[in-house]
Amino acid sequence: MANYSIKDIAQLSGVSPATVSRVINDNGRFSEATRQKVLAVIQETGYQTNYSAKSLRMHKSFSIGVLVPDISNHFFASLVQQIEAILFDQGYSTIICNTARSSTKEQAYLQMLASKGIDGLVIISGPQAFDIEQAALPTTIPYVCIDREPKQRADTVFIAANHYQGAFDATEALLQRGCQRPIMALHAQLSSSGTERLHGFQDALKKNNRTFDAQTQLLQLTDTDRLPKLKAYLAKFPATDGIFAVNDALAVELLSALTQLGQKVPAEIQLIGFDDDPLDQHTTPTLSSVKQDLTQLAQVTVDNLLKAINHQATYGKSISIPVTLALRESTK
Amino acid sequence: MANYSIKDIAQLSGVSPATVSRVINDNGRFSEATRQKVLAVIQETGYQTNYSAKSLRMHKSFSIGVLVPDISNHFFASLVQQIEAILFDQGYSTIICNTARSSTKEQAYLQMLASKGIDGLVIISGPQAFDIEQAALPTTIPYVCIDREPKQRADTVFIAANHYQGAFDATEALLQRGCQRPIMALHAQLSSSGTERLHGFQDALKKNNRTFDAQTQLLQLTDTDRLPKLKAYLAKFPATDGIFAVNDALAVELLSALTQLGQKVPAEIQLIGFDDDPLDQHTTPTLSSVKQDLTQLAQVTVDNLLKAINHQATYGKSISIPVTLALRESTK
DNA sequence: TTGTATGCGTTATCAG
DNA sequence: CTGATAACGCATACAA
Repeated sequence: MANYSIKDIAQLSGVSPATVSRVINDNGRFSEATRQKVLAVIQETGYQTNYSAKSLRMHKSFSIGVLVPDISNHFFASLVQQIEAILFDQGYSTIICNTARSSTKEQAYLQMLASKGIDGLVIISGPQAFDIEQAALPTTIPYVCIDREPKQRADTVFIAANHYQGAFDATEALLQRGCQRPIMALHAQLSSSGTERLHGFQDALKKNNRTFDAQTQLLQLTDTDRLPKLKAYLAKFPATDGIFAVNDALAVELLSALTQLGQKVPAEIQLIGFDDDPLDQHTTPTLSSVKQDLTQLAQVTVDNLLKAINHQATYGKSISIPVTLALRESTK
Repeated sequence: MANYSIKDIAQLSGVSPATVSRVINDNGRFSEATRQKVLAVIQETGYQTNYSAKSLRMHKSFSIGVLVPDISNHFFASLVQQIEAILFDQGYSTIICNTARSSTKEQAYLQMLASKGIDGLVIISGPQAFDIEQAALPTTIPYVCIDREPKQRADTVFIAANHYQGAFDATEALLQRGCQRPIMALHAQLSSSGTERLHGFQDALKKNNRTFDAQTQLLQLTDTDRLPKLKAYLAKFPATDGIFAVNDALAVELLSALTQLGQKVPAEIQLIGFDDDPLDQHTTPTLSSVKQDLTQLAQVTVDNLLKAINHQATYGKSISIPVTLALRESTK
């Protein structure tokens, strides 16, 4: 199966290359007769557009770059999958770049993406706030940031789930289920979404007339030493009867640790996480969590990116996507 | 930051475009002086190769397509991630195509990939055997198949973990741990890897002088009705004391079902799965499993694909990657 | 060692 | 409604 060009199609259908191009792109005027003729030849030959040539001529690559910190994380994978699907339907192909949370790799990817002339960029979270001014990127490439707030916001759109509300609702769920002393478990370093979640936790306590003391009601955990830290904390504050974990990865770890310490979940301590990881449905007990609406997140992202590409964007915008509570066995 | 072309660089460094091209690609002869001069200008301007033009000229796109059935599946995501990382280091960008197990989408993707002039293709598993003759693809594109055997093997390389050996080892592990009546749980429709696993199970029984009866020692499960089916089976064959599940998704479901039926794992029934899903470490009890070597799988895949692209491939080859046992609490 | 000229396949401009 | 022509940026054959 040889590769036909527009010239070949032109010859075979007895018209000029220009006309073939017009027919293909349904652009300009031509008679119905020539249209049919050309289309027939295309059908026969199996002609396919050469995108390298088209890109070169049009200064448009019909491909979008997606920067993601870790594609093997279920949340990111699902999000990317949906973004990719929508983009494909719109005629774009997606170049997924797994930055592995490394700034070096991120820069290398950006350079490659610029070189390939991508039409737009989606930046999903990352180790630190994305800084377009530091990036090896023509400032003209439209980009949209998801989940983590970029350093500059004037020339982009920032889209995130409503982390604040999710944390607020989760905390109120604990209170409504009888928790007298709920705490929040988190890492020492908080991302922008983590900060939002912390605020939601605090405000839910305040609104329900509970005290909040950062010294005693926040359980800071590092990657190691989780079990002893938890043990020490519970020894010091045995009244603790509810934990809101900043995400499910941490919640799952806490659940194991609590079980090992002989604490009954939810009877003695209720637990709720964030992200609705599929894991949650397979722990014992199953884990309550805050669920982000990935479909909407993906749709809004693509909508805004395509608008930006077509110069119809409102920049500097910040969009918040609603979340829902998925209550399971780890809460009463 | 404008976009410089080779012509611009040529002017700025006082040489011809051809010379600049030679320097960039370190190809042909030129004096050290001009080399330095040109490189300096490139550095200053931040010149970047236009890949659309390069691709058009060279009939090479420096991008690779990857067909994957479901990127939100952890096994596939990790595999793709590693393949992408290796390819990037080799100067290729990866277009990941999530086929969602749909032949229609698969065809649409193949057409797009052909249109973009990809240099090679990786096909990871899929609903049925990949059939190059059915594909809307120039027969000249080199491709490598992972995990599931393609229909034609003459013009490709087939790479898979040693499913047979993994099943064999898992079954022997059950026997060595005292199982008198191990069975295998599987779906009605088996993929090529599933068939391999079934053979491994059978042969391990034979080698250890156990009987194998397909009627009574295979537990066929559909997507629904798993709990009642399991219950009925155990009522009929109460001596069952070990289950090898065709994969972890099924194993996790079985574990829940067994727990609901009041069966103690591993005391009364031992359980082992396949794929070493991260989930396995968070179930109660934790789940034993067969682990595929993703790193090696990815490396061998890329090696073979690049060889094929450079016309140094041996086609019709089939490569098997070793597996290891990850024994946890669900086996004694 | 270097420069000139050509063409990759496409679309856009302009003329008819 | 249609055709000729130029140009996108690059690599290469050929000439010098």
